Amino acid sequence: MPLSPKSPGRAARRQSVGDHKRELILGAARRVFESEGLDGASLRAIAAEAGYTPAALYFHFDSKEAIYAEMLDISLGRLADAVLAAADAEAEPAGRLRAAALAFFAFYAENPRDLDLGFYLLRGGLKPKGLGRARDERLNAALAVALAPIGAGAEALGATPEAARLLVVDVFAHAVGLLLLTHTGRIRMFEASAPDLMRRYLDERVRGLLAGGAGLPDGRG
Amino acid sequence: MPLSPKSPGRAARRQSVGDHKRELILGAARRVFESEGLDGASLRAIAAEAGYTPAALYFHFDSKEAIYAEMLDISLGRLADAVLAAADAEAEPAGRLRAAALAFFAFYAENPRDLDLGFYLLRGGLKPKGLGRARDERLNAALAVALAPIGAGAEALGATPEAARLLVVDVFAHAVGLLLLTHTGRIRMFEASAPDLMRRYLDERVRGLLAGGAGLPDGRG
Amino acid sequence: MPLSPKSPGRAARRQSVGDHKRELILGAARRVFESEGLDGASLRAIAAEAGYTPAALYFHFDSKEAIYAEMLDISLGRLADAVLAAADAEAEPAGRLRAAALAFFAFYAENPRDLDLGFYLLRGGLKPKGLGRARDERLNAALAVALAPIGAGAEALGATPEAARLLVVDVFAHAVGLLLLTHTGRIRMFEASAPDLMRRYLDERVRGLLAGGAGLPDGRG
Amino acid sequence: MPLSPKSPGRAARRQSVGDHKRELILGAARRVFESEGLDGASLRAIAAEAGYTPAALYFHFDSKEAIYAEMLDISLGRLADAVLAAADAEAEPAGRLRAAALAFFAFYAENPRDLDLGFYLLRGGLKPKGLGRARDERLNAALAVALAPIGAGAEALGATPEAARLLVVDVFAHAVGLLLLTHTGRIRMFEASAPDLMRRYLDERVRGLLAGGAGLPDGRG
DNA sequence: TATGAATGAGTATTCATTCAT
DNA sequence: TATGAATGAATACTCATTCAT
Repeated sequence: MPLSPKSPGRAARRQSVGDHKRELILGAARRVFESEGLDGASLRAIAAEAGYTPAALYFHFDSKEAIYAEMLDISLGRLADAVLAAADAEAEPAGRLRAAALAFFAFYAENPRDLDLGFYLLRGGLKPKGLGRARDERLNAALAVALAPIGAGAEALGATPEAARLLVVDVFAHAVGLLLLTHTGRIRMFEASAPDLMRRYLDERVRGLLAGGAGLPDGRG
Repeated sequence: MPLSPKSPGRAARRQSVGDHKRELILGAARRVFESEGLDGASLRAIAAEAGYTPAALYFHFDSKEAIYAEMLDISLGRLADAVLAAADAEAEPAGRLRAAALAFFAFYAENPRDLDLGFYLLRGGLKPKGLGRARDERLNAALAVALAPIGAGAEALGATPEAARLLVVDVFAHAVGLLLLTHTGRIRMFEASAPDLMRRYLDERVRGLLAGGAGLPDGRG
Repeated sequence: MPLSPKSPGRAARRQSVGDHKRELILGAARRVFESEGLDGASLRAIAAEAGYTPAALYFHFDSKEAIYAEMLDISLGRLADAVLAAADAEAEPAGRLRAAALAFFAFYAENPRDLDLGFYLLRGGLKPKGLGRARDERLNAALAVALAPIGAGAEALGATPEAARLLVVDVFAHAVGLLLLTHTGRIRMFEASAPDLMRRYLDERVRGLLAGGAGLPDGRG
Repeated sequence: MPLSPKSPGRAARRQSVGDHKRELILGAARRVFESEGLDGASLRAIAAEAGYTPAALYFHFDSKEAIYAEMLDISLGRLADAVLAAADAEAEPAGRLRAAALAFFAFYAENPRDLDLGFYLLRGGLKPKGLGRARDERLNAALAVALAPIGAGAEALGATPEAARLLVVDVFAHAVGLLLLTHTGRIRMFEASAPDLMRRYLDERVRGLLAGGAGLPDGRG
């Protein structure tokens, strides 16, 4: 029950309405981006899809790039959710590691536009030198969260922190490489299956870990 | 009677003059692209750098995308040259394999714009559908040439053709992944060195081949 | 019964509160205008500086132009204050005349934005027709006050009312012309000092008055 | 008779066609500017008036400001023509001086938009700090040409070069001031006639010159 | 083969203002 | 009295492409 005509819920309601509109716009942006790609995702197009005037978007976002950046935030959040959920469904460290890495791979395999978005924004896309220190680090942090289960799994299997860190980069890179080969259609020229390759790569690395570090690039030899 | 005004040599000369101009334009395109990136490499800018009017370029190329596509042709040719030269400098199969793969990696590490170009064209960049069947296959063939020494090395070390083929994809993917991590600056967040990682990955794969297939994802187990 | 909830003081208080807010807004407008110029003094910017939402300003002013117009009112008030104070510091008519005119000149030399404001509003700036009869006359009156000491000085020195009136226009015009030459940087091309020129002009006119009207354009000659 | 199918007249004809189009555009710009003022003289409006697409103007001019700047060039050229013609119609130095100054005054009295243009461009109007050194000096030079007959007349009447220079500034400033009072409608509040005042001011200055420097602000008398 | 001229569609962003709440 | 949200019109400028000459 409201305490006064101007109840404390008013500001909150307004806030949530505002958030909702932001989400509507981001949803529209995502749809446009999904179907037209980054080049087609102009501010006009996004506004039109959202049922707004271009000018209206500026009430909710500072610029087109700000919309992109927020889309990337969300994308990385989803990625992290998917990875963590997959890892948590497994009990054993090896299983967790594999599940996390495969979830990472699957996320981008199923959402190729998110891959585009990431590459666009993480590179020259944004005007003022990348995205500004702050945002860059936010994104790094989000990425680190999504990759954490892989490193944790490796350590649980006996890898040193440094070895685990390098394994994460390796897995990250291998996944990204395979995703891009898929994304650009080049994988076809090798008649290979990217998911299969990803699985095999992981199996090998996990086997290496279980064998006491053998299989790690800088293993005992 | 000897060479008439419209001698058979005339067409040839004309042809070669035309080729020369194409090369001038492509050189200009490369320079612009190198210094301004894909966004800055507008037709106007390329024409200006080449000392032409924008309209003039249309006598030599069908469209801006056609210029890009031809740049990619050339880029892949250079890549192949670099890879083959590196492989030929080694005598042993294992050395040839490593040298070829590292040359591939180095080529793109040193020419990041070529990486951009490849990704742009191999994906959404081109309007109708990719680049057209013919061109797509030309590019695949050029890529195949550049990667061939890697597969050949693997087979020389005893891998079956299929195993060799998969190794090529793996190495390709790993290299591409590491290159992108570098290109987007993400490698920094792991405090890792992409060239080192590439070398380690290759060492491991070569060791696997030498050990009789162990180390290959689908190895003896 | 004493002051009821809706006491007579309430309206007054409200009025004065409203006036205070107007002043806050006008102060903000002045600051923005001072540092950003007319182009930068958008309603949004003024509102932001004042700690308001743009929409809120419409409770206090009819339009952006109304804010400008009121700024001009204030500006002319300050001008009059400066001129009168300078004149009052002198005892002799000639001194008063000179002091007033120089104060006028100095005011705009030191506050060039006020000059901009005046010209903007007094000309095409305002949409309907100038500023509306009423406002136009208010501004004329304010200007007349600021210029009065000059005319009064002239009459005290023996000029007829008509001669005094013409002298005022002349001095006004000369000052304005010199101010604009300064303001646009053109004075530099003559390697001249506007304040010096203003002083000389005044000296000459005063001398003319003292000599019995000689020096006035339509003097006895 | 043309020397060849590609006659030497071709380039010249093209050039003159190009110049003609520029003039058409400048004419359109002038008309728009005349009827809508500087604010209304948008690139779109100019293009529309000229029967062009906005983009087409960029073939002929680098920017909107470049169009403005060229309008000002032309305006100053006309001013100089008018002033020189008026001066040349007189034989005696005093007559030349007066005629030149009155022609200057009349030019702007009759073409108030040219006054706007000058003030706009000579001040903050142009983006890169004024107009760039070069253009600024071109305009100064044009202005100097238009004002030269006044200084020349003064020297012919015996003024030292410095005295002549100062007289030019004075006359310039007085004219500008009176023009602005007229332009902003303020002259009305004094029930005065700007042309009359200009004439009287000149008479007085000329009289001063003839009297051997008396009348000059710093004259010895 | 090359140019000058032109187009039409597109870009992100800013503005003063209005209105329901 | 004030806000958040929204509008519609406007801004200068860029682009790849076409076409008559």
